[in-house]
Amino acid sequence: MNSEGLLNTSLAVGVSGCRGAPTLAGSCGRHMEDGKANGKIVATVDSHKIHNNLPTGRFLCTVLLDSDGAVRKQRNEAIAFTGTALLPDRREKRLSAFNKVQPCEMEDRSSADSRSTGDQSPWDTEVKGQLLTGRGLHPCASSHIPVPSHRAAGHADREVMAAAALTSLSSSSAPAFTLHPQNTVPEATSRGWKETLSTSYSSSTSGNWSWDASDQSVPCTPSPPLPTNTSKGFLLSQAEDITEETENTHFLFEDPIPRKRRNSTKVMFKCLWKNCDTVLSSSSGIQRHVRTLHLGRNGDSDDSDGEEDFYYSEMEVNVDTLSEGLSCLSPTSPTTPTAPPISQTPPPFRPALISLWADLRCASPLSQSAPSTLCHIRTDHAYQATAPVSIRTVGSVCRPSDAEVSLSWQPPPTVPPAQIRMVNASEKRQPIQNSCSTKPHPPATPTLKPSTGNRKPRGEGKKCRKVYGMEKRELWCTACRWKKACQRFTD
DNA sequence: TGTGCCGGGGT
DNA sequence: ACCCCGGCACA
Repeated sequence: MNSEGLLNTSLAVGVSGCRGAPTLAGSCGRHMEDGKANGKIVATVDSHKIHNNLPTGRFLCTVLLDSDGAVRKQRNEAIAFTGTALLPDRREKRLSAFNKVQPCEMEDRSSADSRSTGDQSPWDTEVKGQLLTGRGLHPCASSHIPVPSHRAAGHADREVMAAAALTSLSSSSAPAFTLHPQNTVPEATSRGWKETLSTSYSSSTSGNWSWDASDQSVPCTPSPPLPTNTSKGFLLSQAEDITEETENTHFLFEDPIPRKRRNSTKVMFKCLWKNCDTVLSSSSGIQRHVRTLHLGRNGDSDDSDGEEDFYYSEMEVNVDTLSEGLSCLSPTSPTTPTAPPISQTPPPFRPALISLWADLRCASPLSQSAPSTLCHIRTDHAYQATAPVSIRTVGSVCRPSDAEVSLSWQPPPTVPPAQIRMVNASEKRQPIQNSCSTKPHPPATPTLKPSTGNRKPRGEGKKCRKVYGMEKRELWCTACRWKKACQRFTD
């Protein structure tokens, strides 16, 4: 089944809407018809309820088809909120066409308007004729939607996302997309969104794509959940992609905390070809890279059909943020109990292309587990009772509050568990002292006073002597009887 | 001052 | 290794 057929037969498309708005399902047909009238088909896909009615994050995707039904291979980012933006050409044309979007012909216009209470409906105001980028801009978040110029050219990822959603819909009963409030992005939303995306994409085995679907290098980049504040965090979210990719972190974009916006950003282009991490600073360079190295074409040929656009991703690198993130990953960081700020403050939304890409390749089971768990490890050997060690397991979701609260001490990743068991008394106390994140100094040095400097603080809990008393000394633990550190009532 | 426990010695 | 204790630090 080709793409057009896919669209015609199974697509249920809605437009991401606002709070309380009724479903816009079924508008796809209108879009498609309208699109066909213009020689193209536009399908706006709302991820919501693609699978299992999960309260997934919201993203908008567009699938642009030529009049002959072929999926356009140019990157596409902008979609008209009204569903009539047909901008199949490259950036300049699309940008110029942004202002030419026709007013909405949404059949649900009236119902969308009716859900507006008090506030002026974005449908009535600027949304009409306004474009939303697939990045996830939402009419509820702001009626004024800035379209970053460098992103206006967009990516193939949204097309792929839309296609993935369409494929998913083709193989399952397409649910009616309903509109949900999106002023907040709950944790479950993002996780569900991620899972939905992973599922929808991985489940697509029909190979309906105009490109080689068997190639895993096909980028699949849904837009992450829609943030409340889209202007904030946009740059950071992209800048953090690199860092997060470096440390192989998982999806971390459900934090709706507004981020401070920085200006020192640089647009980079990352090759998405499998096992290729090439990052270049120019789009032409990355296109040439993809053409020559991965597509086996002449790098200088001008007759490119734009296929290489599928294989690289544009990312905005914030130099400051990146340097901060890398500093947290420096070799000296293992003694720092707090997780790197990159992990603690997941971006409100992010391109997700790289993360999803990594997720598809790795399919980490942890990504499907609970947000985070703690393992309290206690040493069980006599005399060597230590403070419990909290080890955070890396989950798919990491909220900053979790890291700050629960992470008392995290051993360096290179330290095997056996080494966690301290050998002698003086050493076993050091982790406790170093557990304070405010102590940046290196590990204990020989300059400590030999007798008193490293003495373990007295435990607060009851010991065998207090519990059983001197008269029941036989009930004491061996260590207490020997006047050693109590091993029964450790602190 | 009582308690926890380190360091050391004895067996 | 097991047992014991002097002595120090801490509450």
